[in-house]
Amino acid sequence: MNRGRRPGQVSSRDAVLRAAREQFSRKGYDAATVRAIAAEAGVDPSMINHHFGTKEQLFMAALELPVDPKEHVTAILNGSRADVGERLVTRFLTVWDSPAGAAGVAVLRTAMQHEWSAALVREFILNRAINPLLAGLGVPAEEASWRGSLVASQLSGLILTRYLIKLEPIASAPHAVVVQALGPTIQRYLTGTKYGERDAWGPR
Amino acid sequence: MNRGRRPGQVSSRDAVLRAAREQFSRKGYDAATVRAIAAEAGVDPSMINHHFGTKEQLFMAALELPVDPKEHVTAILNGSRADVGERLVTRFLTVWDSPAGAAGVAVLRTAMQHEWSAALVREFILNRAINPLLAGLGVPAEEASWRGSLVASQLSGLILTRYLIKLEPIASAPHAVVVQALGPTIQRYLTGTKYGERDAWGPR
DNA sequence: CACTTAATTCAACGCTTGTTGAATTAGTCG
DNA sequence: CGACTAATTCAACAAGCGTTGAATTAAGTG
Repeated sequence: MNRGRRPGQVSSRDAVLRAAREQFSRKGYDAATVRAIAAEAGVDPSMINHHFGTKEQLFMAALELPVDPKEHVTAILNGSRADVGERLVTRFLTVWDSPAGAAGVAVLRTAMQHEWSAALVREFILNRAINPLLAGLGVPAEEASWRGSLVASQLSGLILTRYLIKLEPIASAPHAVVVQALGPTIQRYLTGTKYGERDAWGPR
Repeated sequence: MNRGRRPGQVSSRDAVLRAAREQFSRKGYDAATVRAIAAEAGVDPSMINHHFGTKEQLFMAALELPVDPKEHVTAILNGSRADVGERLVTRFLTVWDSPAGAAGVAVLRTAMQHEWSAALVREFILNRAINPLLAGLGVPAEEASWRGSLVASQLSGLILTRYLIKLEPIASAPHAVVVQALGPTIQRYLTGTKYGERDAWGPR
């Protein structure tokens, strides 16, 4: 029941995936050429088509990483409500500094150029990450989408300045420092009610 | 002292620039092809080289817009110190919704793919916009860069979600609503001192 | 009216891209 | 040992890219 050649398992497939993640996250979908990925993997370009079909399928395969927001959401919810913001930022930084974060950077870079990737980002941010979190916090549905947008705006800006543009000193700041600065912001976006004399929340 | 052909002045040059701004800001530097720009301008591709030299020079020429942060900075500084955040966000939105904003979107999209554009963004954000503002506010030099990073992270995230990813509802929210939500955040990043028990500012 | 000079057109170059298909190599199984 | 099958290599394709240079057109100048 096991036919075909198998030297040390499929050796080059993984090398290609590794190189693809590296190139895609560093250059984005278009700038990362099939030939460059193959070269970095020490492999003929046609192997990529043989193993993955097309470049776009390789892209999808390279992003197939076990990033399950669910467990993170429950972990963030577990604790005092006043510190949700800080816990969110802390976990956020940990994930984006991991290999899974590289995949995220790749998608984000590509989202700048292709609608289909931007849609991927929107779907993930809202339906998979932020909305479940807001639901777990018991935020009313009519506030959730607006609060979610605000959280997304601050966190995506963090990604942009820290990992894409590499704007110092936020690009190299230790996690704790970033958490102290952004934690209260996220906290306010998530659970803050009114401030000053004006009603900032609710649909308009 | 005025030689050469002049039908209605240089007619196509402006058309090319207009098309270039449109294409660059919508697709970014690489995806916007010289041929597509020429087509949209109703012009032969070689005209672009004739008028501007290379594609990169066209890019630079297309971004040559009178965006002088100086006047904005002084306008923002003019008023009560407690409302600097709101005034900054208000002006920020106005600029990015103008033609000048389209140029900014183009540079930002390109910054995702090319280091030279990322450097352009860094230089502009810090040295031309945020640092002068912080200096005008009398923020100590050792705090300025960190505060500037934070402001940049929130505002660039606004750009990303509103204009690039088009994440609703922040993508379509009226200026006033965004100002109410982000104003206090920017205010805290700019002038906030300590919060809770911890010192969030200062070099670390 | 020549003459000059810039704007414009057209065809083509050299290069890189993703993808393909035939030929070759090399393990596994009956 | 053959037979089989998958992995790999190699050369080439069509398409798109930015750019070039010669030819053509047209407007202002003396």
